[in-house]
Amino acid sequence: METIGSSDIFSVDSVDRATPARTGTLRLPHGSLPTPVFMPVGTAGTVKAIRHDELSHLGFRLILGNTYHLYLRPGTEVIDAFGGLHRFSGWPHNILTDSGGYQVFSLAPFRKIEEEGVYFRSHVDGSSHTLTPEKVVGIQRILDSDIQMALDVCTAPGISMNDAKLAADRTYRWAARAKSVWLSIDTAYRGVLFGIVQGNFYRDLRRKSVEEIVSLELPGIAIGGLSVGESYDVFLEFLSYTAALLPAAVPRYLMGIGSPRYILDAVANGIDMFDCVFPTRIARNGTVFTRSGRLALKREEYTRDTGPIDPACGCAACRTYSRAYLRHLFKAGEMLGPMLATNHNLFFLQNFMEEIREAIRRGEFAAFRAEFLENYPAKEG
RNA sequence: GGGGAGAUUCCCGAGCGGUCAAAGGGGGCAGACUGUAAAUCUGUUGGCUCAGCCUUCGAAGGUUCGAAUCCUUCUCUCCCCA
Repeated sequence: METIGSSDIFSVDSVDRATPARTGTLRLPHGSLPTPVFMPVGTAGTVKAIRHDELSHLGFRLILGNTYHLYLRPGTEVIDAFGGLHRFSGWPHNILTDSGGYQVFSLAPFRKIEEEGVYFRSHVDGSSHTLTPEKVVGIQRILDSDIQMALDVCTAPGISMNDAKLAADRTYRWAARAKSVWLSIDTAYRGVLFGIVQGNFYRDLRRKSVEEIVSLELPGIAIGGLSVGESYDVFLEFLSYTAALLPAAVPRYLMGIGSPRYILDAVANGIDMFDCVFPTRIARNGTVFTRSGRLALKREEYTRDTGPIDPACGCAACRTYSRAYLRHLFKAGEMLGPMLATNHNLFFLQNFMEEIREAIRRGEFAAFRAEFLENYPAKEG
């Protein structure tokens, strides 16, 4: 059973009866918002295929940006000239910026990791750069991030325990360095720093990483290095194991998940925040969420389908457009297709999150989850 | 009327005697995608009783052990001159 707790930026408002699931409030420089929350990813300062005002209209109050990508393009000088990413991009609500740790991982062929930091070649123009934990905090301060992530070392499943330990240990040292720079930032800046737990798929390392990151007493803690290619069972095992070790008072952020089943698992393990490119990416590629599973709009069977994606959905796409028309847009390569599908998937998730919060407040999250999964295909995340 | 170029698997387009059911695009179909190098990527795309066989490269004949590839005639396109 969970306990109610609070920190400067976060308070737990209610806890589920049968699971560690909880609702809370995140109080950030650009406004408060309820948790559990799904955060759409806007790597380059834009959630692809949707306008900021639409995102806001859908109810999103916290989106992601990416330090690595924005540092390379347009460059921190440009964003600094605007006084931060909010003004540069026209997004008035909160922004969480990922540190670039994931890019160090996903753009592996272009980099070298050492104790000082990461040396890498730009994937844009091949130029050489260095990212250190300190520098990344400085960049995120210029971006005016409401939540900063410490630079970490993300690892893939299958590496040795020794390699995993080196990565987790370094992640801790880097977080400590990030913290000391963050603490020295000018007082005009009110953004907070989150640390990231690593440890790959070794329980002892996960436990040690949690202990170390927790000892830094940062405003929030993220679980990193999950959903990086491991099986669902392994994901679930390490999610449960790691989440149970986290303190109750701080917001818990599971990085990189965003499909219905994974979200339910995260929430059931007491996670408060998560982000993912999945909903927006599959939307651009023609796949949308429904209560009964994913629907691939490009499929031949929808050629003459006069119905909406989901008759029960109230999103802009479902209110006006047929599956046949959406299919046509995708087959014709029209940009309205990705736009409408993105709108639908984000509407779906926002609605899903509200239902989840409501179920937790009633103390009936477990039943809600079971009911939802009853109609959801077993093979789908 | 004279001269020239060409007709290839759904489309465009390689091939120019065997290793060709035929490169590469496109289109079609299917799949993948989970802290975004992604409006991307992968597979597949003649038929079958499928490690083999059958049909296929404008049509019909012919040369050859063997032809989409060479020869003859025909049909049709396109370009130039009149």
